[in-house]
Amino acid sequence: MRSSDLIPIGEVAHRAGVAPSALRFYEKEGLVEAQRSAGGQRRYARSVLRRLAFIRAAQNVGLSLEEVRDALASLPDGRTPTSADWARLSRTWRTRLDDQIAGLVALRDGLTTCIGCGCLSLRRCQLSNPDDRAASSGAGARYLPPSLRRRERP
Amino acid sequence: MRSSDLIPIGEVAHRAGVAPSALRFYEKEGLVEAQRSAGGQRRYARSVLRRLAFIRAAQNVGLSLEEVRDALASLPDGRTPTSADWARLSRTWRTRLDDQIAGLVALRDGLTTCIGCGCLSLRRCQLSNPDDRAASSGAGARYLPPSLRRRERP
DNA sequence: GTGTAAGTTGAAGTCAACTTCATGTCAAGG
DNA sequence: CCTTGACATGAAGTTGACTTCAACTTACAC
Repeated sequence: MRSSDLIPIGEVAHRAGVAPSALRFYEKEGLVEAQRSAGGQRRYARSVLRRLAFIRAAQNVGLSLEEVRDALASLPDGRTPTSADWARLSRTWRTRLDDQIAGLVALRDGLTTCIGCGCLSLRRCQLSNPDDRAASSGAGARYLPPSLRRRERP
Repeated sequence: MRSSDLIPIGEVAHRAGVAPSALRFYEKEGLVEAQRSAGGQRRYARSVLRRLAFIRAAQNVGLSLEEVRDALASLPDGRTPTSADWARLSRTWRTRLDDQIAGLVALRDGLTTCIGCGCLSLRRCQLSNPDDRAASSGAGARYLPPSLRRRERP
């Protein structure tokens, strides 16, 4: 092989579609590893590309990096997922996606109802239902996610 | 009426399902207003409850507070929405929800495919598609939202 | 009149996932 | 050998939506 099989950070970044700074960050967070060149520069094995794709996929499903780390750690011997591992994780993610979709659909349908009835009071409005998050938890930004908000009053 | 019609922050917070600190924050951000008692404490008109419900609804649809502010400002004379205004905004939100749902469904279906083919390379995996966000934009937290991630390569 | 719950303010902290910056080192072509 | 571009590091900044804190002040029931 022409190129020695160990890829410098810039190329990995480019091929994986992430910034080099993100790669350093992931390393610090224990999500990926890298060897070093004689001079101390990062050199990645090709397998890191797959791992990065995995990370991205998980993020697309709405997982946090912490959850991704757990998922990766849950793999038998800490390697990149095998076909079976992938299938198992996929099943989990599918459930998650199903839930998220169901939540949004409920919201949308509630919206339709609202349009129909012109309900402005929103007291029992599907879109608004209060009394749940008063003591939600913690600070930080918060759009939909964890997991698409909108608790059903459990 | 027994209670003077002007509600203190604690009660508004409780009834709206948000923390008092959030109400102060919203005020600072120009999302809600309050009168003051002789001693300088906030006293809210009942209509603020509706406004807060509106804000919560918008957030559930995935709008940022800035967008909410714009939406509220876009109302004819800066009041709480009338039935017609509500309908108009609802239409916008519905579109947004439709998009979000479509995105998640695409993701889920891609997942199913992956389970079937056991595609570990993820090169063309629906869940992973790289080469889009390399130069995404800015810092800050980032789960799914704006608007459920996962650009389709426009 | 007094105790206490509830309210006030401005500044600073939090969380996630990175990015940006300053300062300095490495690698490779010419 | 030298220049240029990629890389390294640690600290600090960014974004959004709030929360927490310290130090007081009000409101109201008894």
